[in-house]
Amino acid sequence: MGRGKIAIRRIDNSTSRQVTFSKRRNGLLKKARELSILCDAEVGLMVFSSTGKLYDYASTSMKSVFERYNKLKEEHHHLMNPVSEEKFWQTEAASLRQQLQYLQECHRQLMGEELTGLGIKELQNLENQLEMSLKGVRMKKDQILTSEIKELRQKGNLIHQDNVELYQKMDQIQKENAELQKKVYGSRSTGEENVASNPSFMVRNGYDLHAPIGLQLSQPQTQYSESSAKVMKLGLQLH
Amino acid sequence: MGRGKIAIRRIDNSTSRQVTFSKRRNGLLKKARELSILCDAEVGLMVFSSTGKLYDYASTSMKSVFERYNKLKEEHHHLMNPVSEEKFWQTEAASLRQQLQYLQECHRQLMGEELTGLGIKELQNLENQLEMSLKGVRMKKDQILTSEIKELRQKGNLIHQDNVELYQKMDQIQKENAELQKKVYGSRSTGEENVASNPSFMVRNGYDLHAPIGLQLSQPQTQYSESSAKVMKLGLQLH
DNA sequence: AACTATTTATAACG
DNA sequence: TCGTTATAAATAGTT
Repeated sequence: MGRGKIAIRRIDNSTSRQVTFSKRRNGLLKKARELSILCDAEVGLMVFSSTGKLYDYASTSMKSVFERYNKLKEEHHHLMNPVSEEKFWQTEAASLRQQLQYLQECHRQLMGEELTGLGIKELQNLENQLEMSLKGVRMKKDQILTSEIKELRQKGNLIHQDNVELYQKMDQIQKENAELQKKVYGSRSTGEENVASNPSFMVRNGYDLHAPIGLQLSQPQTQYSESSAKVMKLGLQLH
Repeated sequence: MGRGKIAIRRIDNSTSRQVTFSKRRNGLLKKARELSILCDAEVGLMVFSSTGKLYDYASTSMKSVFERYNKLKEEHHHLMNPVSEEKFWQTEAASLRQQLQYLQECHRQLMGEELTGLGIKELQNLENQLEMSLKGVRMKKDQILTSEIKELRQKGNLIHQDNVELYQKMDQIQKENAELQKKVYGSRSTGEENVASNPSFMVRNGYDLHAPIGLQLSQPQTQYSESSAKVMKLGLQLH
């Protein structure tokens, strides 16, 4: 129930998983509350985020809900008895260890290790999976690199354009200076005008203005207002 | 979200309260399930109807959720209890869970999922690893296929040799038959000898004896074990 | 239990 | 996390 429909399976993107968790958690808590009020039911809800944070709701108190639950399930001794507690954690650890072992084996196979014992079919599946993975990784890499290049090219173009404008302005100022100097020619000579009519500067100016700069490749695609803002700032500093 | 809006307060009419309870309970359970799947959260939900009936959902197990809840709340008595054993197992489980989580992330990346958030360098490393793995897997596969082919070729050759010998024997027997037939020529004629001296059989025999059989090819292009198996079966039927 | 007119929840985006 | 909006989903009232 949003802009698009989603399948109910783990959300890959961790950011949107987090966002969705936050929203749906709130929705769930709200609905639990509403149910208990509307239909005077006793409700207990516990949610642990993948980072281990707890969010809970209990219409009465969690303890009360627990006790009622345990009484109904006839196993509340289980939860209080230290011996059973220890056993619980032991089996928990065993189960986790088993999962870990399985995953480790998968992992080794995906790393190209420990392939003995696999049949042709399994090896073929593994190969297909690795090819898929490789494809995905390369696509992602390409995507990042391409967008980076695009951004750089845009920035370069903007900066070059700035430079062209600056050189034009300087050209004009130089011309003005030359005329002013002509007007006061021979009357007197101050250091200030000398700076403006510096010959080496003239040469650099003329050169840069007409030669192409490596950065202004292909099509200019103005898209990022952020980067243009940065370039503008640079331009202002130059002024 | 219905024909009309309702205030969140106890529904007076007992029938519609019951109906609403039924509908909203299902909705709540569904959403709890979805949250746990979408965001891999651990969720526990208990609902008691006003008549005392229990409806519950736990993504893992209610016991596990309980334990986790209690531990986080640090409520329960087991802090002062001399149950260091239990604590040991708890930390063991926590550690294992952490390892599992880390491995799962690695695994997902190796499967080409969950690549968002990785930098270029990390992606490059992943790509290299996947290429290495692929190489290893392919080598292993080639090795298996090659040895299989070798074995098949040997078997094929043996069978062919057998065939050659059989044909030679048959040739000899035919000659003997021919001579015997010559000796009794014109005396009488039974159906049994006719079968052995069948001219078309003679031709087939002579042909097969000297022409090469498909199996003993020079280049090892035999890749389809299935078809080779069929040929082998055919060869055996000839015996 | 089905059917819908509506309200809610929420996915995608900023 | 918060805000917005288009759309999917839930459900209140009704049959």
